[in-house]
Amino acid sequence: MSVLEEAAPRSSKTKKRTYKSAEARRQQILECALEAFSERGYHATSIGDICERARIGRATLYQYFTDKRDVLVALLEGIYSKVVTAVEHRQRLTLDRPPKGKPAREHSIEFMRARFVAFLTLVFEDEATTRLILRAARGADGVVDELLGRLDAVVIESIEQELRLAIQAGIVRELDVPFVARFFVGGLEKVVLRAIDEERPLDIQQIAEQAALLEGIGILTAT
Amino acid sequence: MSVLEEAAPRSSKTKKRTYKSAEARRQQILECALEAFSERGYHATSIGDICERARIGRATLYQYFTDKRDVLVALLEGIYSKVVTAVEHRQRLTLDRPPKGKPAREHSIEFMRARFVAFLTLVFEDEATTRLILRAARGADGVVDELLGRLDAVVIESIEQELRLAIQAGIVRELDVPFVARFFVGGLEKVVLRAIDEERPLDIQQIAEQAALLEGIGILTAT
Amino acid sequence: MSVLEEAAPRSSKTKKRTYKSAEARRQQILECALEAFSERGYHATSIGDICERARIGRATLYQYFTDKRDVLVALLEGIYSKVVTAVEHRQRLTLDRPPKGKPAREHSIEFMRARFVAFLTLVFEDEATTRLILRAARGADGVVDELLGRLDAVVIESIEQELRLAIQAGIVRELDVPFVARFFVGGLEKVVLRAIDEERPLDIQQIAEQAALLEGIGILTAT
Amino acid sequence: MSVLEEAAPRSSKTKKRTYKSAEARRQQILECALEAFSERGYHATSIGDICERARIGRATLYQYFTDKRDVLVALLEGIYSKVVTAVEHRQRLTLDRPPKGKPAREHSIEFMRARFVAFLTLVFEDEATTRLILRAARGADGVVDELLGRLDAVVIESIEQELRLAIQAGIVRELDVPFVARFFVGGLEKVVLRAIDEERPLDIQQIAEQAALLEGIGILTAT
DNA sequence: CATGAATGAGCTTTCATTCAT
DNA sequence: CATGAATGAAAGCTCATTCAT
Repeated sequence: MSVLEEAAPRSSKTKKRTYKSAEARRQQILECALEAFSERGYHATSIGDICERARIGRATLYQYFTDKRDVLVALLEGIYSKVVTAVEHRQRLTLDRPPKGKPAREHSIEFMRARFVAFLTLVFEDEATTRLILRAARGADGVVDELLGRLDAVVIESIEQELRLAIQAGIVRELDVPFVARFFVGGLEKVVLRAIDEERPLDIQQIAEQAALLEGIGILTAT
Repeated sequence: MSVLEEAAPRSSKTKKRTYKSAEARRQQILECALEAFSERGYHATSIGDICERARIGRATLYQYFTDKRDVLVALLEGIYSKVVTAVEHRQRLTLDRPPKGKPAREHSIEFMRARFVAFLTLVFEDEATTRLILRAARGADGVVDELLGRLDAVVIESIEQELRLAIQAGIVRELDVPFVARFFVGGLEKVVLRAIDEERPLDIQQIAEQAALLEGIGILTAT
Repeated sequence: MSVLEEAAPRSSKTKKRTYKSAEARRQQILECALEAFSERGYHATSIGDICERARIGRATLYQYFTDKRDVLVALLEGIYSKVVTAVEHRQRLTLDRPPKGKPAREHSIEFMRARFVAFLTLVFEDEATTRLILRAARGADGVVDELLGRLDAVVIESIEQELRLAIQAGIVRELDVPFVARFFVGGLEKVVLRAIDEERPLDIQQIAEQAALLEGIGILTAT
Repeated sequence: MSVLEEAAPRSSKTKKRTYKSAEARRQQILECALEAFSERGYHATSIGDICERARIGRATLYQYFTDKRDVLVALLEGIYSKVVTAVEHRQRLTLDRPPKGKPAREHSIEFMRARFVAFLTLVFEDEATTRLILRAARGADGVVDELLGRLDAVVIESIEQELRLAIQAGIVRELDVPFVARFFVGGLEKVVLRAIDEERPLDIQQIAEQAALLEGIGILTAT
């Protein structure tokens, strides 16, 4: 906030209206709301907080959104559709033959790692969004929870699909696909949350690598 | 609530005081608060909601708690200390030799299963508590989040310890212990949440069994 | 209040918003608060009382003042600065030579009278303000008491100054200036309070005259 | 408070009931109330404050007083009747002839001084009582204000009487007795208040001396 | 005589939201 | 397009006071 204030030093009572096209304004509000929600949580964020960041009057927000919740819903819908699009357009799952000399197992794990990277990149693209999904929006509202549920579902289903293909390909053993997919997502979320909570940058590569190994071969020593 | 009201149909405005010892009342309030929070979430629950359930005046609650937050904190502290106690007193980790005829691997997985059961039983004993920890209390407040963080830490550390022992015992391979422990917890939570959200009873046995297999040997087909 | 309501008879629940500029509204609230405080005392006055008088919603008041106390403080600060200004700009103390034929003593008393009139006019301009300062605001709050103390100090210091000048001019004898100034203010306040308490109009002229005589020559018979 | 707590170090949960005769208990409560009211003011003092000081449960107070206000009223009635008694029994006003060699004027002033001492001693006996009368009880309540008014009246009337006698005796000139009496009281109160507010001990002798001189001969230089 | 426990009544305060410009 | 001003509705909270023991 101090940064913002420095950026726009207002002489005592400067109230400069700014004008933007409807679409631009809407977008700007969403950005500010994302920031605010992710920093302080949905409940702790007031309409005023958002409007201050956007440098608009509180009433202005209501020309674009019916509701405080509506802002959050719009935000989540944006994320949702981005994820859906990404899932639909993602690379076909293709597992090439392992190059000679490299054991199949290692090759598979390398493949898993790549998939995990894809997943993490998709869902946890930027920190604010991650925070919003994993923390800020929780418990906001029934409708919101439902949306989060749908987002979860899309992501999990996408993993399920990959798992099924991999089973068909004989790379992955027979298993309870929904269970495993969900477990993966939960595990990754928890690991990601640690970084978030400790305000460390996400090291997607490292996480993916460790997760691939863990989920690829398990924790038991080879007999 | 409707049930309770039917159970005690009172003509219009009967207000009979009930008396309890301080400790009993405090406990009762905590129980009602747990119910309320877990059903509707922390924010959506008002002091009035809790007091209605407890059939007490709102002021009464304030004789036992300074704050709405204080109620939640008390609740979580109760859970926390219960978990800490349980962790400290839990069975020593002892892995007997596998009985003849049974492969070592299977024996280990069976062992893991038992550990998962212990974990799930401990943390997700009753549904209301689970809901509270995983959903209702999230984003309530800085202090609360910190408490939840500590709870998380205790649980994860306990798993880390078991992992380390198992590695020493040669049962589990060398791995990034904190990562794996956290991943486990996240995965289990997510799976548990599904049951919670769909309002199904938790089948701890089944979850533990699947998790043990998954995390024991991974998903890849044996080469 | 009844007058106002009769003046604007509205069928049951007419709630028309009225709009004012921020400054005007603020001022209006202060006026209503002054009325209310002075009539019923600070503690007995609720935010609701003030808002009813101002015909505004309770929340509106909070857009202009952070607090009930803040309203009182604003009121007192207004009075304070008015008094300070008045004290600074007041007539130079000039005592002309006594006209021939008129004894010096009488002339001095006449002068004192004029000063008392000035003082009383300044501080007890309107009844509501007087009530506020002398009764309503007492014991409201530490901050408020401090403000009242400052107000007192300004007034007393102003009298002290005049006394010192008069001593230099040889009109007033050597005396304990702070004591006398304070005694004057106390005496006048007490006398003014009687009028206030009995809800009689203040007769400033008469009070000033009597005070001038009393404090000019004392009560003892001339030897 | 810290002093009290040290005086009665209670081992964790010692709740020792103390028993007293009704009269003793009543008296004790009044003492504690006086302390509390005078320190923090009537409104800022809660029933709990008083009971804590008296080391009794809150409900106990209600066996002796119907009301919070009732406590204050009892307190003031005590003071009132003490003052009335004192006024009635006070020394007859006797002004001896001035000893030879001492001018009459000086003798009169010395007499006035003595009267002021009597007055100050009577009314401002102990600090707590003074505080209560001059500060703490103000604005508490209509009934209370009335009582304070009566107290005021008694005191002022007593002074009026003395003034009248002195006028008859030819010591004091003809003047508006009620005005002067009230002015005296006001002046003295204000001067006493300074000491109170600055938490300095009252120097009754000095105040009386200065007041006697001031009100005896006035401020003007002798012609 | 004493009090722990319970509470009604009422107040301040906060926000999301609306209205009129 | 933008917003200052206004507000309802509801929450949290406090305190003097009362009941049952």
